Amino acid sequence: MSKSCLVEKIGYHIPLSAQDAALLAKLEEAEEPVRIKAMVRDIGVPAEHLYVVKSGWFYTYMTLPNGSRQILHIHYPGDIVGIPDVAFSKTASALAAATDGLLCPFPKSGLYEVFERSPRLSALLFSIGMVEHAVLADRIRIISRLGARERVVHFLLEVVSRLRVTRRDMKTQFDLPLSQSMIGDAVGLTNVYVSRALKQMQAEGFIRRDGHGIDLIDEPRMKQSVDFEDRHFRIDTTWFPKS
Amino acid sequence: MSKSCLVEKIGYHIPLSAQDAALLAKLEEAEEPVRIKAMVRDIGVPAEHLYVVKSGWFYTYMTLPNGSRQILHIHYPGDIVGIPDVAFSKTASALAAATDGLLCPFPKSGLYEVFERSPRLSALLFSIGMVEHAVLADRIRIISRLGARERVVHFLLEVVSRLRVTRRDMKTQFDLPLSQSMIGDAVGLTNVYVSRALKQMQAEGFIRRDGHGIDLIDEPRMKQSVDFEDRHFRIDTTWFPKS
DNA sequence: CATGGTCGTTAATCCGGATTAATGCGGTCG
DNA sequence: CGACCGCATTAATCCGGATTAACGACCATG
Repeated sequence: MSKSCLVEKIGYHIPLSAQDAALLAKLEEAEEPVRIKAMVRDIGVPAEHLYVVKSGWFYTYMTLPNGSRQILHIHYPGDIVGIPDVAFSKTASALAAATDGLLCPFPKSGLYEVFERSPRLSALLFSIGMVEHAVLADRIRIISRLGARERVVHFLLEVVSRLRVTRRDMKTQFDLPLSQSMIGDAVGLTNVYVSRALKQMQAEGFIRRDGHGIDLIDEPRMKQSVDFEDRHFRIDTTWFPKS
Repeated sequence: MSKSCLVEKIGYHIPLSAQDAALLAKLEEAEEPVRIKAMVRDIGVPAEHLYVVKSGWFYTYMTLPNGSRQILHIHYPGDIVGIPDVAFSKTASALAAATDGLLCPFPKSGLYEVFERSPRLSALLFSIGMVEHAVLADRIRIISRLGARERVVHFLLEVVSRLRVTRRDMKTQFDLPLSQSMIGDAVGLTNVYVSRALKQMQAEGFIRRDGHGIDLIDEPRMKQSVDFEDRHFRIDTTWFPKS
């Protein structure tokens, strides 16, 4: 039986007291299997739950009247999904599964206890929310001002840097279980242009591909071409209250 | 002497205890006049301060290697600027003044006390940060999927809904002290197309203009055309800890 | 009063990504 | 095994916004 992936991810940022670990463990009590492509939670419904991703990839998205979809965040094992919803009584985005996986839903009111009992943990949750803010800010920047290839480059770099938070030893190869339409919906392109961009990047020697496997063979050059900044590597915890 | 605009804005969302009000007042101790177009804080420098806007309009932005600028947020009197920076040791955006104004800088470490002493206030700060997240999410959605006119429409609606938080009685007329280039840098357009879009909206009877004054004469239709959602009107405080 | 700077407007041209459509591949289900 | 379906690829056409440039209004400056 594996250790809680939430405790693992949180513990990566700050040392956890036994009490804090207990608070977190409580959030992972329930467990719900979800199948690929299933919508877990719709947009505009009462925001009552948050979710901890125990396994699999998930994503949050919004839709437009014209039917197109905007993917906001990809969520990986250890992630807390729905943090931005705590500010609203109705959800601002829908949640769906990119692969089969396991979710641990917990009521939003569970945060009450965290804020009440652990200022330190609250500060960290707060900061994790702000990392998501920074991720969206970066995305806006590249969507509004960069071309198709750069957008895809940035997206791949983002995924890798995020994966490395929990898999510290990860090199440059990884599996990307997302369709090209999904990538397009994340960076504001059509599937057609994502295909082109990937093909082109491959031809230019930036990446290698094998099915859904990707290998970034020239990560430094990729980073430089989009002015990439890693938002996940280290959170500033120096101002946090003591536990 | 006017009441603190920070206390006013926060007090709009939750009733403040005397202790909470004292905590907030401390944040507005220092005061610094800033002149139009002055850069207050650059990107990539140590993130040591947050700011309370006492008067004037400010904006945060990022720049790209090619020189173009992405405006992330407009900040109005009563706003706390730099909340997303608390997660990082270096600032992720620059801060500049859109008009003359007054800023109250306070050290990031000042948040320590808030988290330590007032779970309720921490929860609200957290939520305000999440509202900013939702604003960026909306922006991504419209930048990546909507045309020029709709982007400008959405931007105007966003500004108005934000202004109404502190000016509850505001109707449809307001002053927009931003150049068209700035609007363009916010929604991913050039000044040329912003000009076109505004002209066109005017011709179609959506808005009226007089210099920098704007009057939304058909706000319902504007809202409907971009599927607008007001993120500022009401924060969900039901789950907050008691003070 | 003359000057230069910023900003908004308008027009001409260009190009990158959308759109549409056709093809092929692999997996799944009957 | 064959039919179907989702997904990646490729090509042809189209269009919206970028780019560049020119002009005028307004404003601050000497």
